[in-house]
Amino acid sequence: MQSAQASTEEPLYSIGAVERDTGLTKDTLRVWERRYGFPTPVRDANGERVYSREQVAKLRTLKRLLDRGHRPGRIIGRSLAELVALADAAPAAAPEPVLAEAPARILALLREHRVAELREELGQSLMRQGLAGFVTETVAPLNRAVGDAWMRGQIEVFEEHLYTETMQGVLRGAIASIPQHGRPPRVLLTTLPNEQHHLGLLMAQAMFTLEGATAISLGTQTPIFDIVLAAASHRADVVALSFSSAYPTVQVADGLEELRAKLPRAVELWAGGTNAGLRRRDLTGVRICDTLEAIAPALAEWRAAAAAA
Amino acid sequence: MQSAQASTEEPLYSIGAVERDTGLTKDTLRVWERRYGFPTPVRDANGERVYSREQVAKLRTLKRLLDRGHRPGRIIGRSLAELVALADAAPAAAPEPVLAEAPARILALLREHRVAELREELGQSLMRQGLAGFVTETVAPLNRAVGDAWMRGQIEVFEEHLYTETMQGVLRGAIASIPQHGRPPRVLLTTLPNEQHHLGLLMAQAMFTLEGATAISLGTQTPIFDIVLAAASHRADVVALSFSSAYPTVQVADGLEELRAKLPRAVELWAGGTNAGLRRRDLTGVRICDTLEAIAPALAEWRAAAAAA
DNA sequence: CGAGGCATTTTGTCCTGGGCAAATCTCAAT
DNA sequence: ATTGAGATTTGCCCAGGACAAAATGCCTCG
Repeated sequence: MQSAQASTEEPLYSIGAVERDTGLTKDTLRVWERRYGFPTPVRDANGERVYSREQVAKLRTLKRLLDRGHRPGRIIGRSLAELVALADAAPAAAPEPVLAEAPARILALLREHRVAELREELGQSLMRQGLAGFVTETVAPLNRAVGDAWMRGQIEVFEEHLYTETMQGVLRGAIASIPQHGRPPRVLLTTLPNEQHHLGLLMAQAMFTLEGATAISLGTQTPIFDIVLAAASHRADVVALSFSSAYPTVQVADGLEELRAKLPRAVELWAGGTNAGLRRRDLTGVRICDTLEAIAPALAEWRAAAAAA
Repeated sequence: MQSAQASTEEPLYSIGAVERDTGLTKDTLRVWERRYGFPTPVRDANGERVYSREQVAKLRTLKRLLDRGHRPGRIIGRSLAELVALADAAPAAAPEPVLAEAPARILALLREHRVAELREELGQSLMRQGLAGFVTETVAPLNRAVGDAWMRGQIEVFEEHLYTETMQGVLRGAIASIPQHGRPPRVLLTTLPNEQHHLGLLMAQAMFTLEGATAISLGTQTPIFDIVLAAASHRADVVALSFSSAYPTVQVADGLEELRAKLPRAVELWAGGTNAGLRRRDLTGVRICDTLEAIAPALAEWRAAAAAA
């Protein structure tokens, strides 16, 4: 049943479809309409919102800009063309970062969708540098570079997904190939809820495992209550959390404090990652590992203390 | 500031958390409360719903029964024990009363937190059965078993995390060891936003790769628009999506329809997973792979068609 | 007794318009 | 420069009503 002028056949979207498509919740879509006068969906016979293709496109672009730190009130009035221009513009005065040779080559492969070569190149870097060198000198700069490129709009979402997925495969493969001795300390690795970034966790796991510690990873997003349970069940000596820069800065300290309070005294709490919140408040009872290189000395310290006791 | 009896401190869930955990939308949760008197969340200082662990467990079980065709009004009044009995009773064609020997042993290891042995046992099953057999006869039943145990509250969240993480390592290792020939079809694998389950995707990737296809995984949660972009960039012949039972049933058909409309005709769209929504509406232009075993014949068909053209 | 068509119930999604806390911004003061 | 208080922005949640699609029950007719 097409209407008489269905020839133009504009695809129309219900509010649920727009939610799926843009990642903006129904609540947000309604509240924007009320507050900012955009979007302006027409209504169907039943009074329900019907969004046009253009508006969905603009909403999608808006969502991307929000993810990069823009605020809706500031940009929602602009035209789609302006928004696209904004997305392309480099944010503020961030100079094009200079990359070492290998990371630059790898980034180029990612941009050109050469999956097999990308994986190959990563594998070669790994063999050349060893896992520790690979993690600190290739993976960490690459993560930065991919993140930067994403902020600049130079990289599509799916390219970033592909990067994460590929790197995850390489890192996991490397970690699995390290012989496990079951030596102390027993380190429980995870992230708090809403922290989805998996690569930081894997890098840390690699460093811990390389140093001969017994690393047990729960993956991302473990509720605090369950971290405490897990630490007890696995008789963990150390609980290590990773915080990416995408994680809300304020929640870092709160989460660590709460976890610290609920963990037994004897269990140490270590935190690391690129999040700025790790360097703010002084967190008593939490060891901050600013860089991946800080993991080895921290482990050495722990072992010295354990030997003394 | 802990309350006097903070030691018991049950974890509490907001309505948004319950939505994520159970796959029941906020609207549904509120309307059930209004109509059936269940769930009965307490309210926090701000008047917002706070759900207990037990109620979330019951809601999860209810969701599972709904997926099997039960209706909420008929079963919502029963106790969790009754619901579990109902879930166990006659799941039609698949009684599966006794877990095969290996999966049972593996589940026991998980419950006892013997990580090293768990990984070892999984590795041995893999070697014994080969990857295809491992995926269909060990991983798939194990996923079920873990899901069931979780639904009944027999397994902690962190145990489920550990299972997922460990299995992910094993599967990725196995996939990486398959030689890649770059043969067609080129298959792009991912899930839609809000679908976080990674194991289904990895199992599918294993099957595709085993059959000699070129599988490119974007990991989970790729927006529809970006799937379309990725399919073009990677010149995909097939886009394959995975839907776990936690994904809102109704959105399955909608999401697939929308993606189908935006993908070029020449690109096939395949979908699989445990979600009940895959068996509901007739989805034109989408190939449903009910089981992992269905992937091989589907590939064979595609190749036959490609050869004919 | 079975099949098909129609009425009724069930169920999930969408609606409006309001409220609140957390995040962010602004700007003065140290 | 940094900090801190106040103002603003923003997303999520609430209540309770309405409606359409799906499922079920009922009734008639062959």
